[in-house]
Formats: sequence, C-alpha cells, structure tokens
Amino acid sequence: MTLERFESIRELPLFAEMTGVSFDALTRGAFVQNFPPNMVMISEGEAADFLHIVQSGCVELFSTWTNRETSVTTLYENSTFILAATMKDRVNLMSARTLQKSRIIMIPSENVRNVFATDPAFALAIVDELARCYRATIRNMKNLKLRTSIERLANYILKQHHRQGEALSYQLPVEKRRLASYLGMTPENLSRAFNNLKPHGVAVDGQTITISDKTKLTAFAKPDMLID
Amino acid sequence: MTLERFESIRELPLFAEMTGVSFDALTRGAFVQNFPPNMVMISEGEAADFLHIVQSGCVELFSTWTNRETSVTTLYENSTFILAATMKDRVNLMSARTLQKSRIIMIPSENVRNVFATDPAFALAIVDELARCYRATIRNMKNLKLRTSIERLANYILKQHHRQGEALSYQLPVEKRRLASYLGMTPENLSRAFNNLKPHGVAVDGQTITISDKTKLTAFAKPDMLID
DNA sequence: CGGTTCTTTGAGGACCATCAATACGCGTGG
DNA sequence: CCACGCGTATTGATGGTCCTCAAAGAACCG
Repeated sequence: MTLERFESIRELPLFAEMTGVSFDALTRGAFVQNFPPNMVMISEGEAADFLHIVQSGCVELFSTWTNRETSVTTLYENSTFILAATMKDRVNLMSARTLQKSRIIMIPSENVRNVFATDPAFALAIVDELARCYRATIRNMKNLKLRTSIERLANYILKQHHRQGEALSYQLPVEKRRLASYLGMTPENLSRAFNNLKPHGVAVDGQTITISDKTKLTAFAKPDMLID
Repeated sequence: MTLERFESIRELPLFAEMTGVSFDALTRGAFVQNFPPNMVMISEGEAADFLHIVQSGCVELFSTWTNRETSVTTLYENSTFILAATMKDRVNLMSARTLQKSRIIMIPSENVRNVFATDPAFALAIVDELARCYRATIRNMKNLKLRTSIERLANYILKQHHRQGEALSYQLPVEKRRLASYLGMTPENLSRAFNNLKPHGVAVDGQTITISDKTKLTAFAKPDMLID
C-alpha cells in the first residue's frame, strides 16, 4: 500500500519499472519536507543519508573552497540528487540549497541500496540515471575547458531557447549571478558577455532574452551534439 | 571455461564478485588488442560498441571542439573506460589515444548490458564504478572552477607525491604538455606556474619533481578531501 | 517606502593565451 | 660517436580575457 504522497514520483523513470513491493520497501521511512527559499539543505562533507527528489520548486547544487563558491547545476521538479553518494555510501561532494520554496522527497539511502540489490528493474534505472548524470558532467567540463565564457553564454542561450519550445524570446530560469557562476564567470563579466553577444543577434532586458538573429547566434556559438 | 587471456581482469573489482557463468558470458566475443603509442583508438561521436579495459600501457581521454583540444584524464593499467556510453548505448563523449604501447581488452557492450541484467553482483560493481567515475569528474570540475591554475598545479604535485608512496622526489607520469591540458592551461603557463611554486617549496628538473618544503607547499595548496 | 540584494558600468590590474625564438632531449641515420 | 631532425620545454614580449574594486542604478521585499 503505497502512501499517496509518493504517488507523484512513481511514474518517474527511476521508479516506473520497479515492482510495487520494491517501491513500498523503498519508500518505507521516506518522507516529504518543505523548505523555504534560499535554505541550505545539504552541506558538502556530510554523509549522504537520503536520496533527494525535487517534487516541486528548485534546487541549486554548489560547492565551496576557501571562501570561493561555484554553482554546479540547478535542478527542477522530478530531478534526483545525491544519487552517487547514496550508492557508494560516501559523503556529499556538493552542497544543495533551495532557490524557491520547495518540496523535497527524501528516501533513506539504505533503502535505495537494499532495493537496488533485489530489484533488477530499479538497478537498471539507477545505472541509467547515474550514467546520465556522469555524461552531463563530462559535457559540462568540456564546455568549461574548450570554450571561452562568451561562447559558453551563447550556447547557453541557444540551449534555453530550445528547452523553452524554440521561443525566440524567453525568461532566464535563474538569477544572472547564479548563471554567471554556473558558466564559470563573475556577474560583472556575464553582463559584459551579454553586451558582446549583441552583434551576434542577442538582446537582453532584465530577465528577458530575445534572439533577434538565430542564424548569426548559431554561427557564433557553434553548438555541438557532444557538448550541448 | 574462461580463456586465459582474460584471467588478468577477473580479479578487478568490476569482475571479481560475478559468477563464473556471467564472466564467461561477458567475455564471449571479447578480445585483446595491442596498440602502438600515440594511436587514437576511439573518436568522440562514435558508437560505444565495446567496454575497454587497459591491461597494460597508458591511455589518454581527450576531447576536441573547433580545433581546440583538452585532456580529460589519463588511465593506467586495470582502468576501464567508455562505461557510461556502453551502459546507455550512446556515442562516446570523449576520444581515447594510447600514450604508450598498450594492451587493451575490449568487451562487446551488448554483453555488458546483458550480464548486468542477470548478475546482481556485476550490477553492483558497475554502479560502483560509474558512481566512482562520476564523483571523480565532479571533483575535477570543482578543482577547475574553484582554483587558479597555480593552485591546481600545487595540489596535483601533492597528490602525485601521495600516490608515489609519499616520495619527496618523483617523476611526472605524463608529459608536461598533457599535464598542462589536464590542468586547463597552456604548456607555457605550466612552465611559469612551476616557477611560481618555487618559493612554495617545489623544485623541478625535467620530469623530476622535488618537494623541498612540504609544509609550505601544503599551506599554499590547501588540499581538500572533497576535491582531491 | 526604506533597506537589501542584484545588476550594470567603469577603471585598473592579475591572470592567462598567443606568438616567436631559443634551448633541450631523444631517437635515427650517417 | 656525432650530426641531424623532430618534438618538447622554456623564456620573453605582447595582447586579450577575466577578476577585483568601486559606485551607481534597478529590482525586490518586508
């Protein structure tokens, strides 16, 4: 008898194929928690006691070192995080904070490991998710090492354009300072980078991005299947 | 009846716990190939038809974009690569070349996926390896985004020192130009970075690194459990 | 509406890449 | 053994990219 509050995740790729028995075993001891915006839920270095799933809201994964901080990624609803640390029973390498009011489902890591060992469909889904995250991170690193900051921004604008239904005008999903950090630059430089992209067919007004010349922007960005 | 040429990998963590039947199924159709140095075995964008294992020698994973190239990692014996692409049946995101004469074991990706589905011990090992690679990449990215090039070099020197049995003097395992690329800098800058580390207790002569003042170097590098 | 945070702009400087030239190391063939 | 050629490593000069600092304007929130 699956508790209703977990029904929302039953259809996620990670849980869809597993047996009902496994799902019940997995969610036994799991719970839902509401967080206010800008709340650090997880600090790097802590044990990964729970697999986290964003049910609603928005979470940023970030890391710090000697008073520097960098944004690694931003997660929206139905995303999982802390999966790798959960599987290996290690400490988290990243911290997590809410960017908005968020509902987070937390599943005891021990459950995840136990069910992994007994439910082949779940095991497959876990591997799929891990491999996906790994490949996304490799892409991210290639982006960082092979492109200049302006090229990264140009490709980011194109990717968002694609994600938002090919709309030529759309809202940035995150604050500019976080976008800057994600792209490996300072807020000041992001501002200048937007200016630099003006002649390449990009107009910015607050949070609103408008692609005025997609051909020109694409020619500059040179998006790549193996990075973006 | 396992073929003798695969005995060398039977004890690797990835294969040690699986059943003999599974191991036979896995290595059916697998083969060993010898490559000369500096040979590109795999190009990014190609299908991942085989899981690769370095039996002897040394392999560099790298990526290119618009005539730029970056070194992602260097693998030595008993390392596997192309695991994520193999599991997801996707194209490779990185290219691979030998740095030395190398023996590579190649296992058909289909075998890996089939045995994964039937052997829980192997499934667990796969997840373990994937999670390990993922976490290593996250560390790598934190290193790149949170540290300056000189700090990255300082920490690299300390890490090699540790890997080579705490020897205060040791040989660099790779060419400096590849190290530079791995660390996200140019060969020229790596040279200058070594000079910058002189007052922090590092001496360089060709491929030989000598740590003359480990305390000072550590104080500068500030190595971190969650990055290094 | 006041305070806070975010964003933008400018000036200056640090860091890093590029180009060019030289030195070094190493393997090959004379 | 030496001369040569090739790739690598170093050094210097220069310019570009990017960060820092500072200040002002804009957006947000209580």
